[in-house]
Amino acid sequence: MIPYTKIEATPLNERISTLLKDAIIEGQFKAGEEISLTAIAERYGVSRTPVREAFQHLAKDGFLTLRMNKSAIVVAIDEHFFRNHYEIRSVLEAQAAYGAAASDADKSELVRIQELGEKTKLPMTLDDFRSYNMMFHRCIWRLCGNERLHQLLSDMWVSSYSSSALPEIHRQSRTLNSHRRLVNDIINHDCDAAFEHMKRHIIGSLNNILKILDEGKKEA
Amino acid sequence: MIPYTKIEATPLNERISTLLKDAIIEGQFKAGEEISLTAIAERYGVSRTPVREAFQHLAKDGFLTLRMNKSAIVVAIDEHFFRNHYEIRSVLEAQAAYGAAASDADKSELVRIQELGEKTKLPMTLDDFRSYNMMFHRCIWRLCGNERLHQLLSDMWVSSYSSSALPEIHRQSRTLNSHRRLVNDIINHDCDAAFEHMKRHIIGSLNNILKILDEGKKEA
DNA sequence: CTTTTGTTTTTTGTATACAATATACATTAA
DNA sequence: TTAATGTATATTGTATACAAAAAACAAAAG
Repeated sequence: MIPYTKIEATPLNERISTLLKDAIIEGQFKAGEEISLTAIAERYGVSRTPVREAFQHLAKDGFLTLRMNKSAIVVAIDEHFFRNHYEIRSVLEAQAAYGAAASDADKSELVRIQELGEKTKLPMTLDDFRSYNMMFHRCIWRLCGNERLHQLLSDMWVSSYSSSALPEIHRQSRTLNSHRRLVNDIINHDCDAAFEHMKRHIIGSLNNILKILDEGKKEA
Repeated sequence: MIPYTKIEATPLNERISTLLKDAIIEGQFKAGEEISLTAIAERYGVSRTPVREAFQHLAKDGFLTLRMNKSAIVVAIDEHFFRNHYEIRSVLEAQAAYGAAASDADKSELVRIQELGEKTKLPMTLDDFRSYNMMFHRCIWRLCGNERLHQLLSDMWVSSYSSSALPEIHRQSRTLNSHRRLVNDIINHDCDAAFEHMKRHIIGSLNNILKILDEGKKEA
């Protein structure tokens, strides 16, 4: 049998979702700006149907507000947004870490990912760091044994912002330390420690983002 | 000016969502059963478009699994489902309670709702209990100040199962006690207590459901 | 009989058409 | 002028039409 790689055509609604979500996070829309189905459909050269579906996904993920018979409103990606977003993410990630620590599944991949991060010379490139960070968290989501929790955290992940805010070297090493401690908690089945450490870790990310947001404000 | 009540036509996708969600929770579909867009559309006498939207909502809420170019699969509403569902709900509700306790908003409505529950003679009718219970939790969601958290918890609420499992009088009084304690925590700004108490409260609900599921299994 | 290949049927993904609601503008009355 | 009403226009909600993929089935080759 000849090996093959599955050619998967991602459905249009997903592709539009991703594009729009990134655009919103990157601030390509003004806060509170109204966007219409038809406008977006024309912009991306597709029909309104998949765009409408994408709108509903984005609304469920908290990036748009839908109004009956009216155009959608783009949520403001500001301090308030990040506070709410990370408040939720902190407890969900914490619970995932708890579940991973409680699980008897094979945890060698988590160790492997961490080793990969440890042996990379600092400062990593932005792409490398993003990739490592994402792999680390995703591995914990898998290990937690709660597929729904995995799905929720996946939907909450905002690739563009989450780590573009981590340029400095000591921040990267702080993350590595934090992750190292989590690996220990999870391997030693210390659920409560994993929960607390992960919660603090995520709140740390929030504080970092808030700091950067604040600096951005002072410049302007 | 003559007072009026807004006539709001709920969009079809929402109505279909609710109907299907209830049907799934009530076990009207077999676990793992395949359901097709066209079948459901015909069954409810609507076109495929709103049904398709409803499917995507239900998939995001964890009640269906969608496969590209194939029919959807109904998730099994079993012990595994409830464990995962309540694991998530417990931390989210706990965080909401935390936020409500931290908030400086007016909390008189929560007190009012609790008084309403306290003064009703036990055992309440199922409808009364459901209504009180829902009002109580919803009020905390509002008070927590995190609209996104509010939305997530709303989507997770499964009206049919959550309280149909509460027929006995001492269970109702246990819930009332639990709620009374939460009201105190929240009014006294005791965030950590509110978090822990709410977490335990929700896990209590889970255990109750698991017990009932177990009894049902023995009968069969 | 089993496996493979080709054809038909069904079902989904996307585009378009139509109906209902909301917005913008113009017209009229005060 | 200002407020109110009517009409035109645009946008959304829903239904239908068409294209592509999957499933079911039949026929042919081994």
